[in-house]
Amino acid sequence: MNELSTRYNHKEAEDKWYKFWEDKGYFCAKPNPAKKPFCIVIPPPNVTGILHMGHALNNTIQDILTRYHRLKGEEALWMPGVDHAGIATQNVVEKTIAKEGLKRQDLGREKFLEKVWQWKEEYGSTIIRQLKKLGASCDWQRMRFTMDGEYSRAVKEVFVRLWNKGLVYQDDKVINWCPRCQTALADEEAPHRELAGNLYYLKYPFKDEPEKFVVVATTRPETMLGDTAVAVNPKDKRYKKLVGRALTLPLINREIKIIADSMVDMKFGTGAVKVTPAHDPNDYLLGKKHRLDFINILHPDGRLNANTGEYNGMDRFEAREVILEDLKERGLLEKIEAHRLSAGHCYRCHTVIEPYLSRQWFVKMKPLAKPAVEVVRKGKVKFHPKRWTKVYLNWMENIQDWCISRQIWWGHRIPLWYCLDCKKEAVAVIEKPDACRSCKSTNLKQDEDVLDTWFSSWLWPFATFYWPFDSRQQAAGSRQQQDLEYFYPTSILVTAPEIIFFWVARMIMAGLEFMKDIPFRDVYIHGTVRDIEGKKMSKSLGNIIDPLDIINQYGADALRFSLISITAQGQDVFLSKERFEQGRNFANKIWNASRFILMNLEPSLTNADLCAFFKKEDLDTVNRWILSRFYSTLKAINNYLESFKLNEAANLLYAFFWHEFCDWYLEIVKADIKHPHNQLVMFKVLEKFLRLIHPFMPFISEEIWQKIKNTRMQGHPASPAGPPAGQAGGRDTSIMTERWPHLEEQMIDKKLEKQAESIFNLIKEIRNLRSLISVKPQEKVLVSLYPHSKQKQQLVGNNKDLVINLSRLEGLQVLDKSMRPESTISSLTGEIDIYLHYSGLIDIDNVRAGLEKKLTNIGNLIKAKSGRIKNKDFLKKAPQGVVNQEKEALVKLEGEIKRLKKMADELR
RNA sequence: GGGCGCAUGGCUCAGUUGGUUAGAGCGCCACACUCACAUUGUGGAGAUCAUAGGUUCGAAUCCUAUUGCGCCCACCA
Repeated sequence: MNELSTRYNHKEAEDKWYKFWEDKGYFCAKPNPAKKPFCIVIPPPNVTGILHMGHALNNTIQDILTRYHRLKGEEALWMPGVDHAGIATQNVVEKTIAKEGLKRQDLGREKFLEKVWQWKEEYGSTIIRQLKKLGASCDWQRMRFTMDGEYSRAVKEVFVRLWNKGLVYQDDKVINWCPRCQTALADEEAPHRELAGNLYYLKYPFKDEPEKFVVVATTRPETMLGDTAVAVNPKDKRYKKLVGRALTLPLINREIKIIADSMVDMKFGTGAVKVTPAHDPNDYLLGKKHRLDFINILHPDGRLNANTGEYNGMDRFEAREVILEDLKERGLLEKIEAHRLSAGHCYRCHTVIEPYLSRQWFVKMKPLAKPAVEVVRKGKVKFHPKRWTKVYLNWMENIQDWCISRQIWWGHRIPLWYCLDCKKEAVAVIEKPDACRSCKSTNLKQDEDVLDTWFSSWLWPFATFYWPFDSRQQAAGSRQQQDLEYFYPTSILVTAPEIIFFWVARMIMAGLEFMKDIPFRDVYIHGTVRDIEGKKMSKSLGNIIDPLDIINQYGADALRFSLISITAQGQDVFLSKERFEQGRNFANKIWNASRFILMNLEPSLTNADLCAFFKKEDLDTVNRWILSRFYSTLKAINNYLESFKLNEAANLLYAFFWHEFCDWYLEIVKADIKHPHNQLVMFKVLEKFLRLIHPFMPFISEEIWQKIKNTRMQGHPASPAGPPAGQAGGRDTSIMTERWPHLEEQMIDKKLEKQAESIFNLIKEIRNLRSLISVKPQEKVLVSLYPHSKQKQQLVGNNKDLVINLSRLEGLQVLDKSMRPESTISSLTGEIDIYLHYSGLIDIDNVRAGLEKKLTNIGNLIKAKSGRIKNKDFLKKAPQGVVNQEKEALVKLEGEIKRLKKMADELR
């Protein structure tokens, strides 16, 4: 270890150890009845995906949990996979063929799909490679893709089951239509965004009195071409008499009637609303109710169609301008008001969606939602943080039917077959039927549409295990079935809030419907990664921090640690590049401390010595102290990890290792580094710490652990647990196959920790005095102490050398009475009076200023405390412990201020 | 229009069930590379915990209202 660099080189370590883990199969999990199962299914990234900070955070959390449970001795499976992402992927491939001047229609369905598969083979594993860079310990042999054969079977099976249950139906409805992607979208896929727009007031003349008008207000004037009525509120006095009268729809001169409906808001616009039943969900309802005509005015690509006469072929937004011009010319545009409106946008291409009347397939959701509400209500599935429960329940209780058909090609084609001869109703079957059931015709045709991508993702927690197990798969099936039985329900799902409706809710419904059990017990919802100004990271804003850059520059461990340490449970994460220095510095600190320890480890010490069982009583104070602190820390870490407070765990590990183990413990034992106790304990604490930090920083922990193994352990692990069964030790062993340290409660000694703290405070005070009169760091000084009590006197006596070393003294004198020696400055705030001897001139003003400050501070405290203690209610109502605490504190403070005042007098 | 989250030192955030002198990282100031680490060490400065009420012996923490920022949901043309 001597020859090792003073800096940790992450580039060398990371790829090497990742390959090692993968080659040895350490990520693989299989059912083991002797072990508790732990399972996470990855939120499958899109096959088009490129790792961004959101992924980095999401997957770091999952990896920490997986590695933690693996170390705990559970059979931990992190199931990896990729989502075929129908619309997104089709868009990407369409763009690539567009470079050759081709549209997908030019190629035809089959050829185009070939292209998509080609694209997938070539680029589809990018994100997987990137996840490996991050250190993700997924069982890659179980890699799944939502378009895999078996997976597709599961999707079809589910469709057929729902069909047979009568939960799938076809209907004409006004749905969200993306004119760019040219497909229907579910409501969740068309989020509303605010837009700056206008409210246009249009005049519709009466048929029999063309010089008079009804004025309607609209934000989408082009839709007037599809109007089939004007509606008013029946209570509206302004219009009461006009109900039933006929108007002439301008530009295309269609006769439309004025109808009355209570749905109309009298206060909005003019109180009269144009009704476009084919292009507005509300108008659609009105149309149904009042038996109006439904006139579709759009081509699928957003251009106006033949129903619009001379506007046929114009783009919708272009048409808007022309129509407004034409209306203006005719004097039919009354006014234009600025108006903020919100409109649905395609979640894949951000195009403004059009409400569009079309025939689509839907799933009835109410029956599926009911049990899914129950399990969350009853706490069988728990959200972390809790507040998401309400969001989930609220959505589930108001759930709408799910539009599942998509007019794209890349995806699971709907397994519905139509007979082209008898044209009786469709059959839903997994395999293409040989012949029509009614007329025996073989002239069958499959539905052209594919299913919503989320219609496959919602099966993820069990379809990844090859569910359903049919006879064809029997041979392999029995093993796969065991897998599913062992790992399902999975343990925890880790995801972002925007996915709750798309995915989490639907997985719960699917799990209950098809597996008769919940898919996971816990749902961890983490925050969104934002830039330092709180903006979402996005390409268009140019504020992206690329995780791969960070890995390259600072290391994967640094990325992981920094991300986690600032991710408070469920809060958004604000990032700047500098944040990652913290993780890098920590890795370097771990590296150098390890280097120091290995460099100083006595070669004659045998492995048996290092692994020896020792009694607490045999050890000296410092070693007992650090062990107590280690186990105190472990106890807290265990609690934090079990309650998913990963940031707290990370920060505690940081503080323990850096500020206690390095800053105090190693500095102390340095003086007597060859002492067997020190040798033993520094080694043990380091080795155990590495296991604790491993889930957070897998690479550096392995790198150092391997160095330890090679130099010290020769294949005999230092852990008392010994090597896992089947492991011969030696070359193959890894920190990954070690065990999480066992919590040795008896090693925790809070009294000792307090004592150590008071010695450290003493040292800090002395250092402070040194700096107050600018004593150079290398200069040694003489100090006299007066401990107020026997215990403190003893404590000081026992730790004399330690104090001398760490505060660089030439001598330490313990006084037997309270008096200030000549030529000293003092600190009198603790239970030990401290006098620092000086020679020559010192800056007395500096000392005086420090003293003044202390005096005011303590004065204020005394005021507050004596006020409290004089308060009768406090004495009566506060718990006795608190009262005593306050009284003792006050006595102490009064003593302090007395001594300080005396000192201030002497300084004058 | 409903719902949620957040307001704590210059910046980014912690702060468990209300209870000593409110913590950390970064930044800042001073000093220090003979001793594992300058991606370091030592010491220091810096906060009336958004505002106003209330509950309580006691509030950063609980309640109410207000202000500001962010997010989600909703059919207001």
